[in-house]
Amino acid sequence: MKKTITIKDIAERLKVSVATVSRALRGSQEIKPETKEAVLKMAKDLDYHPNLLASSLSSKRSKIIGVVVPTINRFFWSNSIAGIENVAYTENYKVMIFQSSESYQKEIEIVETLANSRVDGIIIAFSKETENFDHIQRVIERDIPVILFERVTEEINTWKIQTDDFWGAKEITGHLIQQNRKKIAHIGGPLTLEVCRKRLEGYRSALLEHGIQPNPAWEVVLDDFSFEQAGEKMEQLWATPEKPDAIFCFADIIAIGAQHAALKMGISVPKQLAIAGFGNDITSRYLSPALTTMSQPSFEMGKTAATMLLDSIQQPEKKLDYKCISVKPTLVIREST
Amino acid sequence: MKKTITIKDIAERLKVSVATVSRALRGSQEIKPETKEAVLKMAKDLDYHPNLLASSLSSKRSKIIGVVVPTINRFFWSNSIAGIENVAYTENYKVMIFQSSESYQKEIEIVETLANSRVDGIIIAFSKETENFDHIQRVIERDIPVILFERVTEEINTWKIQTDDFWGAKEITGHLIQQNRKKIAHIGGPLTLEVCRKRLEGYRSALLEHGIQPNPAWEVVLDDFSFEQAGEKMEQLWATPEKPDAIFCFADIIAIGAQHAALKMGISVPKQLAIAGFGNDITSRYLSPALTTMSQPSFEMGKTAATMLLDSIQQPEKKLDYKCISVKPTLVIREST
DNA sequence: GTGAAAGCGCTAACAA
DNA sequence: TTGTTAGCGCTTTCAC
Repeated sequence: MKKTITIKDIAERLKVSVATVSRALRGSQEIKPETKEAVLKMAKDLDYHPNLLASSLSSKRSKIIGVVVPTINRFFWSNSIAGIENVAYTENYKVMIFQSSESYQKEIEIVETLANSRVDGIIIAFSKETENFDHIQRVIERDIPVILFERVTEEINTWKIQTDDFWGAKEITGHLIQQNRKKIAHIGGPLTLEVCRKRLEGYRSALLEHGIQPNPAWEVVLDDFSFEQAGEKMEQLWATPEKPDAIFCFADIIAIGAQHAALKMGISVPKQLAIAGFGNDITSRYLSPALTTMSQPSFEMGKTAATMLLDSIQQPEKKLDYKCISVKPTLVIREST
Repeated sequence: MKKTITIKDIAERLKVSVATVSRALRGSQEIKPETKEAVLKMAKDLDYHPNLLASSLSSKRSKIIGVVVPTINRFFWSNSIAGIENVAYTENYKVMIFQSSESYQKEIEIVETLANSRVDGIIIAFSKETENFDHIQRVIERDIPVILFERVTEEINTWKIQTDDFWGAKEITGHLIQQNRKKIAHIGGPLTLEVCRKRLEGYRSALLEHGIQPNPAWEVVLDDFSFEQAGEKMEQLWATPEKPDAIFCFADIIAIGAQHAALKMGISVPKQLAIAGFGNDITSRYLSPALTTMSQPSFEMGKTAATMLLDSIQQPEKKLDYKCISVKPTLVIREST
């Protein structure tokens, strides 16, 4: 085991103090250029590597932000993260990514770990199971800024950014109605999530506004974001006495599964059945028929979230003007409707 | 700003030493049950949270493993990470995920940060730009175990796990030949990557073995893993004097782009042109026609990588019997061939 | 500009 | 079983 080189080693060889070395390494102003150069050179010669733990421990800043998402396995989330990283890196922050796998328990653990690792801030999208938000409140009380991302809650008072789900759902349902569909079904997500409730409400609102009475048999809800379950629900809907002529799905992944099942059952899309999704996943336009959906600016949303977080880290006093940003998605009409 | 509670605070109120508190908190054997309980209770009452930085700094163990992938945005990578987390969590390790975004420079930075943050080990898949591996060698010399994952190199002597790309490419090309295709093209990835070279070689080997002479005009290479570029290459291939009757694509994402372009050009798949991918992305089976591909057990590979890493962390002396695991993918025949 | 010294919060010998 | 003590490697006053 090679001895690890520390600033002390550099200091000794250069016959200066560790304080000077520390300053030089961090590019402090109050240091003579020659000293600085000498330190930098010696650091290189000795193959010095700073210990970030020690540094964060004593400075109380880690230059790391933590991101918690339900899964990195879906386009919306991974692309949001890309947006977050994009701004974080320009400000020299590193991004630590964690996934809760839709588990409340794991989410709590992650948040705790993040806080205990003294990250400078957290951006979080709740798991589908999360109904209690004490773990977040505790973090905020520890003076770690938290941004709620997409899957938010009204119970916590902090910065938030989310899609205008009600509006978006209403918009795309309206589009279906304009296509002369009257029997519109909805496959939704778990109603623990505000997002899911909003989309359901938006869907209903569009129907009512056009004088269509929502049919409870056509409102089904998944507890799992999988292709398979979407397929099952599709079959279930098609088995209702009066078959629907359109389906608005909570998310593209659901729509893809539903459409696949529909085609398998010999249903013609969009002729017999129009299908719409939400999220504009990268693959949606490569389906046949290509999927009509609401496009969410996930990359931009990530950027905004990161900007908000860095602002709040850098100016803690701004704390009181919490902002809640709502982003309107845009309708992308393709072949499935 | 609330004062942060430390083990010292607990020690003072309980009139015991910090060492005792530290032991109790970590569930050490050599502690009287009553003391332990008292400490735990006091910790709870005071709302104590351990400072992981301080703990890692002094123990020289972080219980964190770092994972570096080119992108989390593709199924193979995100699913591998799921596998890694699966075993890491059972052993109480946390997983820090980083993406290099296919940038060599960013990869270097991440690896350096990881090492400087004293993670216990690293699992890495190289960026497409990475041709020099000094940054990895340096980490290994710092006694941090490194597992090379999927995108590996022969230049570094350490644990490795990867798909048997040569075999897989040969297998699926063989399948195309069996389907009576004689004019088989290949859309490959950047040849900086060993993975890409192996798949190209496997493709050629299959041809030669069946007495088919590879046609250089039908071997094209992308520098970018995008649907768009795949589409362009498809058009390019179709413009060759003698059009191919099959294409083996380096990855599903490429195949999806190529197939989309082909269908747009009015080419009938698989009648005029068979298309095969590699990786069995989650969406591949929802395409029409559904994609023939080689399935890689990404989740299992992630698990294996994590197991190897934890082994090497827990028994450093085992260092010398580096293992290189090669995993055979399996052919999944669908409608596109 | 630079140095001395006191931590940051925790762990781990070594004693007792 | 518990306490004492010396760090882990770095930052940051406060002097000079």
